[in-house]
Amino acid sequence: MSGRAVTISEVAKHAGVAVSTVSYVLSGKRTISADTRRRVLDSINALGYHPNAGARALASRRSNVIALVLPLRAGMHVPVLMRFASAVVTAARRFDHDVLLLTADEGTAGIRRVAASALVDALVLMDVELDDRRVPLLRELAEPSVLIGFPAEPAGLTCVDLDFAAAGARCVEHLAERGHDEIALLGAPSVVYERGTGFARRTREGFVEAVDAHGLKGVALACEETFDEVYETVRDLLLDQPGLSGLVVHNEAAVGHVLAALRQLDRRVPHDVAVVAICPDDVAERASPPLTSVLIPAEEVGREAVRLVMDKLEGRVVPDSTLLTPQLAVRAST
Amino acid sequence: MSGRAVTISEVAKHAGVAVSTVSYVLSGKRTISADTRRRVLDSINALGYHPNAGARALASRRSNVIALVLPLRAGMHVPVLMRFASAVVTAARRFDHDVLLLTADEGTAGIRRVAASALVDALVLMDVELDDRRVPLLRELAEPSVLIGFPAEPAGLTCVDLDFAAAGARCVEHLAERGHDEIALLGAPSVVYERGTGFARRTREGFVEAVDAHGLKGVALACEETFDEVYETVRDLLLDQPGLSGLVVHNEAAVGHVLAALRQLDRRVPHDVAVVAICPDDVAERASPPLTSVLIPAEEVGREAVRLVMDKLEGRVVPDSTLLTPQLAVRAST
DNA sequence: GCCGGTCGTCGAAGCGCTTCGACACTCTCC
DNA sequence: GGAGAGTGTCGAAGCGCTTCGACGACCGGC
Repeated sequence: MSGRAVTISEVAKHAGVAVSTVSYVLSGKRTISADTRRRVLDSINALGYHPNAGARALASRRSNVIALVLPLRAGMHVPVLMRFASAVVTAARRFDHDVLLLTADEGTAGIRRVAASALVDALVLMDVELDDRRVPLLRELAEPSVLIGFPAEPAGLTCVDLDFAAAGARCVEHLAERGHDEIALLGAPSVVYERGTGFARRTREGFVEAVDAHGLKGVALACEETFDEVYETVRDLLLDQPGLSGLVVHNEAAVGHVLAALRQLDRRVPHDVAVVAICPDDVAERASPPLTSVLIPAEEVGREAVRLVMDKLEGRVVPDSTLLTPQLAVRAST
Repeated sequence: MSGRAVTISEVAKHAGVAVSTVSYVLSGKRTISADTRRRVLDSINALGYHPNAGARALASRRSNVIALVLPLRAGMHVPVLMRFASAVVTAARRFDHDVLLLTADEGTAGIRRVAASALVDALVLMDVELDDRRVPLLRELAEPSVLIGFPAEPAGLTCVDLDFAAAGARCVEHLAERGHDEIALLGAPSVVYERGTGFARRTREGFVEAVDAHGLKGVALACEETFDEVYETVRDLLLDQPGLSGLVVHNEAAVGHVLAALRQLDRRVPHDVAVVAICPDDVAERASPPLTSVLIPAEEVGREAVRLVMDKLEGRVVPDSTLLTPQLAVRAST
């Protein structure tokens, strides 16, 4: 590991073959006899050879690195982000790629830079807004990209996300099945709606449509994330609608506060008020009582995004839009 | 952006100079006349030139990328991690470096791979354990590295972290100044202590020593992260020690539950029980009441880690150990 | 027994950049 | 006015890899 690194020509010499033969053993792009392959592989192990990434990128015009562009803004719940990121890294490794981390701080300049310098072969962007400044840039880039989330105008892009409208609707159905006919949605902080983040709006739309379809009484509210604000929201909601018996919470940071507020207001879950959350499984399981929830399949979304971007790199045609079907896990809160 | 990228020789031709001159304009490693520099810079802008990262890495033996190795394990509070990560990216960009994200999934193999392939110039590792498998590897690597956190045997490594022992002590002092003489520490989940994660233990040591030094009565407990477990812990604590009037909480995920539990147990904060937290500022501010806290200076730690690793890359000598002094912010909870 | 067709391997030409030595100038100073 | 010391620029040699065309060796088919 110390000193100068082993190069392909040292491996070639050690194995008694040409440099190109070693390269072909590694890439598999030409047939190599079993015997030669063995010798080369043995030499590689013996010398501890690792191909130089820069040289490889230069010669092959492929860096085997993809960019992951993360937002880091108010109102985003960070643990979910992290799980996406982790899933993307793991999935990328499975395709023999590494992940370069970009934050939105640098704005579009960062994306342009890593693409133009051939530092990355492709991009995965998270937390896309309805009107996202980065979208026009992606359209003009030669490098393929995949968005996690949907902008307002997704034509010509490749987007993947949980089907939040279906998730909102699924929660309503579940509450309807349980006989609740007066329900409410506590959603993201109002700033998130104002910014036009797609998933928050789509959940709300799914909720509202399903409420109508089932002939329920339902209201959708924004929900801030401090205990005091949550408490007030819940208290006012119960005052306004004494008959309310079902709650859909789509706000990870607030879900604990909602339960605490209900406790303080002497409402038992699920006896007085049933609660369904849209949140990662671990949050739902850790709550007390454990929450019936539509899980946010971070791993699956991340994996799918990487799969799509790899397909595009290989020149395969991929669908513009990939919506993952929500799964409801029933627990003690309904 | 589409089609073949602009190369340095096209820039050179456009500006009417040699390729090497363009390179020297960009790197500043030789003096270039103001006039030539201008012409070259103009050509670069006119053509939209971005140096090819692979070629640059190959020729200069520097990739201008650092690896950020993140753990993704139970008991780590993820938002803090994310803030570290974000700080590292931002700081790295300031040194004209990018950040490659590695998760601990791949274990030491990933570290070895990116180092040996010259994909990265240096490494920053987060959440180091007392007995960390990655540490021996780092010692034999030619690439410089910086750890965020301290292993049991930090000799010969470069480590940076908040001075958690001082943080624990600072909380005790603050409570002592306020006249509390019977206090407790609610720390990390027990699994974290068992794993031997340094920061949790060091906080506890600082707490215990300061308690002794001030002649207080104090107990240090592990603290799980579900509401029910927290509630039981707090309830039992108050039963055992009716005179207890001060609490130090070093567990971000549990801090909200602790406050909720105290509310349910009819203890007013700070009137009956004063609470000091060790957590990021935003968590402390969002709590109700807002918490007096020692903030976890994620940004500062990340920035410092990058500064150290850049110093090492430049061949400068850096201190083995960098401990950041804790800052206490007094808020409504004490 | 000769021809065409794989199969397995080699050598060499880049990929786009950095860096080293060389060289032509222009100053400065005695 | 010439030696010595900078300046500013150039050309060329790599950096370590991939990939293309070439070319023996070997195969089966007529």
